[in-house]
Amino acid sequence: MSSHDSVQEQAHTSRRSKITPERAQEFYTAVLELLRESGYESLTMEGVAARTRCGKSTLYRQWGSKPELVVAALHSTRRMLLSHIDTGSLAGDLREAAQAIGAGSGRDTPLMHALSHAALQSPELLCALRESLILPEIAAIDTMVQRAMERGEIPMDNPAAEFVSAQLLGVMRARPLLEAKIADEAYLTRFVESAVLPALGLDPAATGS
Amino acid sequence: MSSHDSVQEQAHTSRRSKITPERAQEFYTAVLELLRESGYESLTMEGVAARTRCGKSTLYRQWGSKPELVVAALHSTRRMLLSHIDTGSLAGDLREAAQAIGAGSGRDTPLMHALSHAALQSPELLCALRESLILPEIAAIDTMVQRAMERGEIPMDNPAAEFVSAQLLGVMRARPLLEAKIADEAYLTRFVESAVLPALGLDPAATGS
DNA sequence: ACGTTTCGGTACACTGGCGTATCGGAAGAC
DNA sequence: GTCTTCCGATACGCCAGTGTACCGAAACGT
Repeated sequence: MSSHDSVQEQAHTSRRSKITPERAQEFYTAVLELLRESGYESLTMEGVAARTRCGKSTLYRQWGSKPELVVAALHSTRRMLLSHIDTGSLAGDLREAAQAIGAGSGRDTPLMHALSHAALQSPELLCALRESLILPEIAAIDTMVQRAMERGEIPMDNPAAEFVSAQLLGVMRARPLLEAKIADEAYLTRFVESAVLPALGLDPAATGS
Repeated sequence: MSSHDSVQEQAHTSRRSKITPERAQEFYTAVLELLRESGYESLTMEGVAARTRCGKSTLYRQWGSKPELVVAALHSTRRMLLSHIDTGSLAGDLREAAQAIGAGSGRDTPLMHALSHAALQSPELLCALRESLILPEIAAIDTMVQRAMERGEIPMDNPAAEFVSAQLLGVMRARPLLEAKIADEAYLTRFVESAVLPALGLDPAATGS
């Protein structure tokens, strides 16, 4: 809390911190990289300090502890991969969503894997993970579905509508365990065509482009 | 390997180990309990020793190290929750599968959460996790689908068939992050009815009992 | 130009887990 | 009944990471 202030209000008259926002972002990206590489438990303050060429004292001055640093790093990376998508049809939207998720999956899937267990044991971390990586994308997908309902593409009470976002998030997390491979663009697209759209009652061949 | 022998062949003439199979199972269940509670990284040999009322030396004598102990514990719990299911229709099979998974989810979901990241960094662990918890259930589901194809319930080239197991495993892993709740029986049943069966082209209301 | 502030780097105490060594005592072998 | 073997327990050295303290140097404010 007080540790954040010094990072953010640094253009003030008092000039309390020399860590520019760009420098702070370097720290955050280093933290996220290390998380992806080794996971939350293996992330060390010394590792962050080494990668960013700074002293541990700087990290502890600014963020206080490792959990706070990770939370701050997460808050710095709100994903908005899907919010701009609006092709006019739900099938088109979901196809583009599959592409966008697949394109960014090299970044986000390892992060979620690294943090999912730690997040279930720390409420702050869970909150940060959901707010930064999960909810924005989920909300975007739900918006697509909502639009489709308003257009009459699918009925308002379509029971499968509720599960669209859960399915996409789910296969992202399931595939590495099933086939030891990241869920990439091709796999997600095939999944959307083969399972998600049929479940909604949309014929993949007949809708969209 | 040699450490396993002493546990297993203890009714021989030489009587090399006093650790009976029942006692070994106590160790394994303790390991799995601790994994569910705190995760792989937080699992300590000292914690296992304390919970099983034994000395660390016993653990190191029998299993050598923490990864080997965990792998052995996993191999001791092959799940066969779904292999016996055969109701005659795919819809009925999947409904029973949802119930069975939901009933056991308090046990298996935390375990998968605890191990999924560690497994992606250790091939032995990944192998053990897949062989003990994942592949048996996946294979059972695929068998159900295969039977349905042979019965003519669904076409042989139904594109959604490939994804049934991924869908079920996926929502199990997605729901805790979405709603901070374990995927229980009710949720899984609703998911099967609302998404899995429709994706396969089966009308939930018309099939099964 | 000078004083202040904060950074980067190192050194340090402290904690906790790993893996080893050792030992008394109990249980089975003969 | 003795002897062997293995268990349970404890103590120990080792290493890694945390968080603190301290210092010189560089950057900024005035």
